This record gives sequence, structure tokens and C-alpha cells, in this order.
Amino acid sequence: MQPDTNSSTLEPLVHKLAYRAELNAEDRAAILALPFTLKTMERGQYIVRERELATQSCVMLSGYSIRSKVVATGDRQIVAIHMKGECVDLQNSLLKVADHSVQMLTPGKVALIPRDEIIRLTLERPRVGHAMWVDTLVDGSIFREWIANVGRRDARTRVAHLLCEFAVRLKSAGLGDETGYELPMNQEQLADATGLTAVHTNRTLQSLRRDGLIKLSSGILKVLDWEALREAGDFDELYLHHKV
Amino acid sequence: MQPDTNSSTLEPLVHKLAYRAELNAEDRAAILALPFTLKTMERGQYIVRERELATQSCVMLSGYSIRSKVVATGDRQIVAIHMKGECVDLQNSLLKVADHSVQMLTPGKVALIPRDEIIRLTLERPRVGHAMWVDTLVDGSIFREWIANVGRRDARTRVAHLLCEFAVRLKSAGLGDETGYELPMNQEQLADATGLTAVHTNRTLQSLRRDGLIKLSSGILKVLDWEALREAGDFDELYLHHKV
DNA sequence: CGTAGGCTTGAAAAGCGTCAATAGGAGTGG
DNA sequence: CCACTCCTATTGACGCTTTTCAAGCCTACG
Repeated sequence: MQPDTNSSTLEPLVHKLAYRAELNAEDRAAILALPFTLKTMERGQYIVRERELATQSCVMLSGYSIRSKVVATGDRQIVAIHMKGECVDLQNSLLKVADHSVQMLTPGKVALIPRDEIIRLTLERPRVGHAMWVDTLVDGSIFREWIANVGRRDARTRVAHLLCEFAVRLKSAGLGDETGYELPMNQEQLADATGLTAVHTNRTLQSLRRDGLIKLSSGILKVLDWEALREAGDFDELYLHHKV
Repeated sequence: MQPDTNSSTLEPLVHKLAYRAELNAEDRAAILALPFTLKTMERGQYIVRERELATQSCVMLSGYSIRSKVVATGDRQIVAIHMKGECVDLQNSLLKVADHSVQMLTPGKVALIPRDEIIRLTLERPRVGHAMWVDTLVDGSIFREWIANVGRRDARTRVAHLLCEFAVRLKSAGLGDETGYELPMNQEQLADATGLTAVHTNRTLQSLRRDGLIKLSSGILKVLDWEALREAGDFDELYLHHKV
């Protein structure tokens, strides 16, 4: 089921898009034929910074990245996390000036594709354009769930929800499943993603551990009771639209 | 500048999309030629409910609507507000099963367009597809700002931010400006949009009034000091991508 | 062996939520 | 024109979740 995981081709993107809409062989070939620059990124390195002009789109080939915004008090809110195969910067590049930053969470490889090439491809091959559009709609769905998560859930629920989302998304990227995975974020980053402080995130994780839902140490998360975690996190994967 | 505001044609949609990408006369005509059902909606009426199958997309011709999600505790989070010209249900209809509800905030008219017709149009006229895609990307940008708003800003800042967003969006829809507008939400709805309680929203509004930033009574908001409100709300309209 | 980054802990304060009661205003019907 | 009702706004007192600040502790790694 897992496609070519060669980290030097756009195969992960094809895999992702083919999941969003039906693509024929020519469509796939056209995506693979996109010109791109391969770039090896370090942990913490910025792909785009807020207010910059973005002229390239970025596809994750390996590693993880986050999108974040900084508010007036200097606090940071992580608004999305991206993994293999995801297009992290269509948003910024199509809208020209970046309204948020994108930064590597771990080391990894990315493919930088000129914006104009993406646009050309979508105009020439409307089905590819449709797949990208649908993918953008799914991103939107995740954003909406995150709004609800930080807006209306308490700390414990928020954290559990995030851990559940990770499990499901990592599974479909072939990087984990409901029994556990490698969590690429530290507690401060979890806090920034859930709108909490690092201290409270720590206490919340302890509460989840104490109740036997998870085991988490040195970046390895073990889900001890998936159903309980799912319930604690008010998690319903519908919004991920994984089975289209 | 304002287009035909006839509330029985898709002109508001053309206006909106033409703002997102360049459309020629044929593109515009094709949009206007989309088959649709005109529907007059009452306040509070649902356009789509969470988990329903959505087969139609909905364009707002007049009035306001909200998207919302309900969490396990029964609390509601409003994740978006829509006004004239906006396509409120591409998200749900392209993704087939609705991951959130859409409901009228005020009475108004909407045009229901079969999903397949939208897809057909975007495949036949990639430029129209591109415009819709960009529009979806802007929606995403607004979602991200809302995540930051409810995740990292305090009550006063959140409310002020929302009031600022309204001013700018209403202005571009020709329904108000930075000096004031008709606010189509009550305090409970403001609370649901900002992730606060109605009581605390009330106190927050009073604080903004006391400081001479706004005047708000019976649904009419007057902005007494735009610069101060903007600052109080940590508001920077970049994320609305209004000047493409 | 020392340092740095991340994790953990405690105590106190703050912000926001909860509960419950009151007030105001618009519309309705007598 | 008044009485009634419904919906929304307002207020007060209290409690709880989360934040803040500050210190200490691990563990990986050079």
C-alpha cells in the first residue's frame, strides 16, 4: 500500500493527491515532472516567515513542520502540523505574502516548487487542480477542528485530542498507528499547539499517564487505551476526511 | 464599484471570485449560468447539519450565516461567519459528509448549487476553479487567525479582534466600514465565536465601551476610535488578503 | 564532567466560568 | 394603552481552571 518512499521524488505528493481525487497516469506523471529543488532542512529552520513574499510551494518529503502565528504579547500559536507528502506552503505562495510562518519541527527533506509551475499544472490539468483544492478543503476542516479544540475544550481534552489526531494522521502516512508513535514535539510545542502553557501541558500529560491512557517518554508515545484516549479527547476522526 | 446587488442572481459570487483571480467574460458568464435554487431562509435555520450528506453548495445572496461545531460538553464553537457573496458550503459538499453545521444568523437569501455542477464548471474552466481554490485558501487563512485568536489572546483582545475583522469584511462587502456597522450577532453568539462565555463577553464589551473604543446597542456598533480598537484587538488585516 | 535543553514541582495569583437573580425592550394580544 | 411574554443584556458573588514565577531535576551529549 505504501508508495515509493524515496525521499528524492515527489511521489509522496502524488500519493496524497491521488487520495483526494482520481488521477490518471498522465496526471501522476505531470505531478512527478514538476521541477523542484530538493532541500535538506535542520530542526527549527524556517521555510517561510510571516510577511515574507513566498514564491515557492513546499512539499514535505520527510520530517515534520509546523505553521505558527505570533500574537501581540509574543506568545506563539501553532496552527498546523505537517508531515510527509503534505503541501505546506500552497497557502502562503498562492496568496503571495505569507500570513504565518512555517518552520521545521525536526530535520527533514523538502521539495521547493515554483509557484508558477503549480498554477500552470492546475490550469493545464484541472483534475490535479481539483485534487489540490480538495486537499486545501481538508486542511480547512482540520483548522476548524482546531478552533473548536482551543476554543471550547479544557486542557485535558485538548491534549488528548491532539494526540489522537496525530495517531490517525501518522497512520495514514505510514508512520505510526493507534498503539503508538514517535511524537515529534516537546511539551512547549504541544502547549503552543493547544493554546496552553508548557507547565500546564506537563500537568495534563501527567494526568493522562496517571489514568493509564498513555505512556510518554523521550518522544515515544504509547497509547495504552485508545478508546479511553479517544473519549478523553472528544475525538471523532470524521473531520480528517480520510476515507473519501 | 459595487456590482449588481440583485438578490436573485449569482452576481455576488462572480464579484467575490473575480476578486480572487482574473476571470474573463466567458468565465463570468459560466458562473452566472450555473443552475441554482433560490431559497429564502429564516433566522436560525440550518443550511447543513454536522454529519449530513451535503450535495449542494450554498452561496449567500443576503443575510449572514455561521459555521459551528459542538463539542462533547455541548458547548458550541462558531468557526466562521459568512456574508454576501461567500460560498458557505463548498467545504461540506466537496467533502461529502459535513464535518460542521451551517446556520443562518439572520434571515436572508441563498442560492443552492448542485455540487456536480460546481465540479463540472471548475474542470471545464480551470480559471474559475483557480479562483475558487484561492478563495478556499483565504478561508483557511481566516481559520488560522481564529485559532490564534481563541488560543493565545485574552478576552478583551479576542472580542476587539473579531469586531475589527467584521469592520473590514463588511466594508469590502459594502455593508459597513471602520466607523461602524450593523452587528448581526448577540452576545451569546459573540461568545461562541471567541471561545468565551456570554457573561464574560458582556463584561468585555463593557470594558471596551468604558474605554471609549466602541458604542454598541441594539445591534448597531459604532467604532469611536478605530486605531485604539485595532490595537486593542492586535488586528492586522493582512490575513484577510483583501488586496490581492 | 559539565552544560544545555527539556521535564517536573510548588505556591500563589489571575482570569474566566458558573450560578442565579434582575432589568430592559420589542412584539403581541386584549 | 396596558399586561404579558420572550429574548437579550446586566450584575454580583463565588469557585475553579489555568497562568505565572521560580526553582530543581533529569538525561543526552560534547
